[in-house]
Amino acid sequence: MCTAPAEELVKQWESEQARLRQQVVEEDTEDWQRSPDFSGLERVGGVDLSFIKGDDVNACAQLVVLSYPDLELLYEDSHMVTLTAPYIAGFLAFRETPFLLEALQRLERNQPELLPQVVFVDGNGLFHYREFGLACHLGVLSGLPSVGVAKNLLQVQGVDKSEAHQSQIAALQKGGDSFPLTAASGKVLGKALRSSNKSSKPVYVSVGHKICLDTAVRLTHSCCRYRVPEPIRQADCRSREYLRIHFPAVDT
DNA sequence: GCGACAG
DNA sequence: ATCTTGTCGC
Repeated sequence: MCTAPAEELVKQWESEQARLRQQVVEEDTEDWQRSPDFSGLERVGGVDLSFIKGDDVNACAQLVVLSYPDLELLYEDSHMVTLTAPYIAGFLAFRETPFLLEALQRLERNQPELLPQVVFVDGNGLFHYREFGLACHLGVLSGLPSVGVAKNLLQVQGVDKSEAHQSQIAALQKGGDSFPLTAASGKVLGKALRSSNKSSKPVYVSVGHKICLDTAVRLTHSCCRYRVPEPIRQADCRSREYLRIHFPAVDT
């Protein structure tokens, strides 16, 4: 008769995900997405949150906007935030989205001409327990096209780190090679992508919003100087640097 | 008890 | 997410 506190919250979050899931657009909606070289694409965004060691409440929310195709910094925003929601696997968006959305809204208010035409998100999109990960959540709430890029495989909907999966990874010969992540239902939820020639460990790309999977994979590859696509990598580096400068480690 | 668990 | 520098290898 006693329901665990978190249990009620999870039920509420699940229904919120189901509601917003219906608003995801899994197809290309922009002209530049149809172009072979993405002509018309000039600005790509990246978001991330970095935490102070031993503190899971205070974080630096980061937004960067890079030029495309040169991937040079056009805009950067580092902002300290206080998180309220706990991290529960499958519900990352409820912890992080509000602050990432706020960063996009600050940009829209102050320099709308610099708004990115697509946002890369550190985490999954449709490749998710209920096909509504962080990248979908931020995409739907912002209305911007978004792509989810996870550094680790989420074992979900029948996708797992099997021998077959490992051999598919081994078969990725060069940057740009990929293979589908297929759910038990038969639906392709994402793709494992070898993002550069140098890194044999793939990244996991999935649709966030207003882009199709093949376009998302092709775009991700075209934004990779290293394993992690540059917009996310820059957001990660710069938010960590911000914490280093403003919250230096103390010698005890 | 053991493994999984985006960030 | 974070704990952690240098080091072995291509």
